[in-house]
Amino acid sequence: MRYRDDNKVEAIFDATVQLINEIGFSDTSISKIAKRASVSAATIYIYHENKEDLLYKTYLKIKGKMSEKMFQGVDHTRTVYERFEAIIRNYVDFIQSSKDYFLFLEQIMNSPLPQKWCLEDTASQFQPIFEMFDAGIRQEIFKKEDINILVVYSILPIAELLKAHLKNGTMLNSKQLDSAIKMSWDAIKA
Amino acid sequence: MRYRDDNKVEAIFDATVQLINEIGFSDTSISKIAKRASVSAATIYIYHENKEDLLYKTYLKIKGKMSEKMFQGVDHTRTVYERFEAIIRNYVDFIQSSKDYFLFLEQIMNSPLPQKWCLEDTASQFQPIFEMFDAGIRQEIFKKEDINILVVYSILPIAELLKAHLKNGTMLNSKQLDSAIKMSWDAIKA
Amino acid sequence: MRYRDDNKVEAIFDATVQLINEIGFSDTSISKIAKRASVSAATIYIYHENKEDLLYKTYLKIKGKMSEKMFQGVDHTRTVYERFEAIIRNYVDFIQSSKDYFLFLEQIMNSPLPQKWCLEDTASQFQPIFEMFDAGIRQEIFKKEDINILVVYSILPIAELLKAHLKNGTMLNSKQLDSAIKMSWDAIKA
Amino acid sequence: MRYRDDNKVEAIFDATVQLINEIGFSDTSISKIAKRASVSAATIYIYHENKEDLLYKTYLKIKGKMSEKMFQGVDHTRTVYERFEAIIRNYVDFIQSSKDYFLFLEQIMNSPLPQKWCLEDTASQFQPIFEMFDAGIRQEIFKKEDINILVVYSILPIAELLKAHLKNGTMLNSKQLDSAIKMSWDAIKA
DNA sequence: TATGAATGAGTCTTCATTCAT
DNA sequence: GATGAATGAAGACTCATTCAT
Repeated sequence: MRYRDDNKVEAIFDATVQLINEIGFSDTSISKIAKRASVSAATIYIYHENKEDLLYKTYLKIKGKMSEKMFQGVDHTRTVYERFEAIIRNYVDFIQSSKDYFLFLEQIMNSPLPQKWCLEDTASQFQPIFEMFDAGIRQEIFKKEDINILVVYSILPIAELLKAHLKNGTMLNSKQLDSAIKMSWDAIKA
Repeated sequence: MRYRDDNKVEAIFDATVQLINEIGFSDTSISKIAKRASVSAATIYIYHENKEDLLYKTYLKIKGKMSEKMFQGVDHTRTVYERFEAIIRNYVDFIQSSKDYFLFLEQIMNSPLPQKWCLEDTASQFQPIFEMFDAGIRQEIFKKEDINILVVYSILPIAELLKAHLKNGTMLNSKQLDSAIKMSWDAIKA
Repeated sequence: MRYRDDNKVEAIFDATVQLINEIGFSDTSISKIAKRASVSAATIYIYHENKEDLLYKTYLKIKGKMSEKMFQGVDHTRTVYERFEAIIRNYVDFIQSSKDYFLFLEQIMNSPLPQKWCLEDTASQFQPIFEMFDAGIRQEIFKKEDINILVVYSILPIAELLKAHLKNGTMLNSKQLDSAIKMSWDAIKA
Repeated sequence: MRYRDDNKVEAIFDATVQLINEIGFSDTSISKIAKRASVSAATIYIYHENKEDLLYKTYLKIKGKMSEKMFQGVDHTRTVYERFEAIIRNYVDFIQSSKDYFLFLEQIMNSPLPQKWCLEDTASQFQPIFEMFDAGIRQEIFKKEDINILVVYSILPIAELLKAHLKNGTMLNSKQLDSAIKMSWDAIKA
């Protein structure tokens, strides 16, 4: 028997992400993905049950890649501020070095798909964020607000900022980034 | 010759927004829209050049409705804070009372369509926001940052917060809203 | 609006019957039917929900044509024998003049489709047969057996006989037919 | 080199017959057969040239099983009536105990496949039937008709009767069978 | 204006079959 | 012998769009 060709699997993954970002959901067809990945359309069905399954698995894979990057070097021995800064810088790195992954996620998250997939708490994958904010609240560094609120006022603005930059084709320089981190910190500090 | 039947136009508009929100971009077809709107698919082509034109016009119409609501009672005679609060409360009203419109916009804005449509200029529609922030900066009420940054740290978090609520089926109560407005203000105040 | 083109409907019907008889169930595809009928495959879906619906409607139409032919001139004023003979001769006429219809029915009836369609009592369409046999039993002309048994020993052999002839490309001559009718009668007479 | 695995061959055979009966010709694919037989689709191609060859061999195998059963204990030393009755009872046994085989054959025989396969000659397999009828005619027990006619009025009705029973899920009890045998005999006796 | 009819091109998916191991 | 991987061709069906009325 032939062996599973991981190159093909990867090529399908890449093609999916690229096309969704280039031409959008509704114009991305299995046959276009297959062509871009240089495989037969039928081959896609060896690795994915159907189109939606392909999207879902692609989504999960990217989410995994993202959380992996996001928490590099983030651990309990660090102070709250160190963790806060590291997470944001990692996140920024991820977004800028993996633009396609980031935009793919944004597109998915703003479509009706998550509800269909009953996505609530892949939150568990983002545990370190919660722990960091939790520690910050307990140490009275952050405002005594729901963690979601802290996220929405500190991390999310960064993502939105970068999204705008990505769409303009510009990058955040280090001064702008320092300034944004400061704004994020100030927005939620007690 | 008969006249433009605004009922039909409106029914098509409604059906489009609903379907895009319910089943997403790629599954929303002209014939499904027609069925939902109780018109013939051919009728849609009387009012719209093609599918993309339908989407684009729908987008513009919603954007118009939104800016109209957002700036109700917001004028230069008011203080910066009054305008700030009014805009946010109007925005929250819009999102909560026109959930479908809001989610439609989010979906569009996170797809590759805006780039295809070369959207930036509609910014003009949101002039009052810029004016308010501009006044705030000049009066040294707000931080001396790019206006986009101020938006991203004050208005956008509100939208994200509500998005999370919409997906849970919950509403923001007035206490939560007051608290969020305060956070937004603090995040950008000088 | 364009008017319904009954020629197309008929062409689809004909093509379906022909192809099923020529190349069989599993090789008859919608696109082959469309090609044979000189319409677009999509057109078939205007008149039929799906492939199975096409087969079902075709089946019903043929069954209707058959019962119509079968009972021409068969009524209660006739004697049992007259009705018996007329029905058989009509049936033979139908089979020989509408070979394709007959073979189509045979193919359907011997597939798992009827069970899927819950075909029990299109029997109502064949009421005159039951009435004739019923009268024959009451007048003690026929054996006192279940009507299905009478059918199976008198009418069905005729069909099988003709099927064999059809497959050989021969026809039943009038002498053979007379003889067969006699055999049928003898097989069930009291 | 390994040897032919009769388990697999048999499993493929069984799966083929079952599926054709359950879902019909056109829905029975090689991969479904493989799944049902718990083998790889590729394995089927070790034992069968292609799909049609699989069907043909399956057909032949069943036909063999049937004729084997049908003529158990039927030999020239028996009287015509004994042979007649034995053949019918054997046939009934076969149909009732091997429902799937019987229905498979019916489905094949009513499709265009036999013509494609140029089937007539397998008649040789059913020699004992011809001999029995031939002896019956010579001994002036049966009507002086073509043997096909005798078959069609005596054996075929039994098959049709059982087919109806199979489809209702009922069985022929021994009284009904006795009665049917008598009808068959009467239908063709001189 | 309004729409059912019509269709070529496209959709997703499965097919029968072959290949490499 | 056995099978997972691979695929081109084909399957059923839907699409966006146009046409005739």
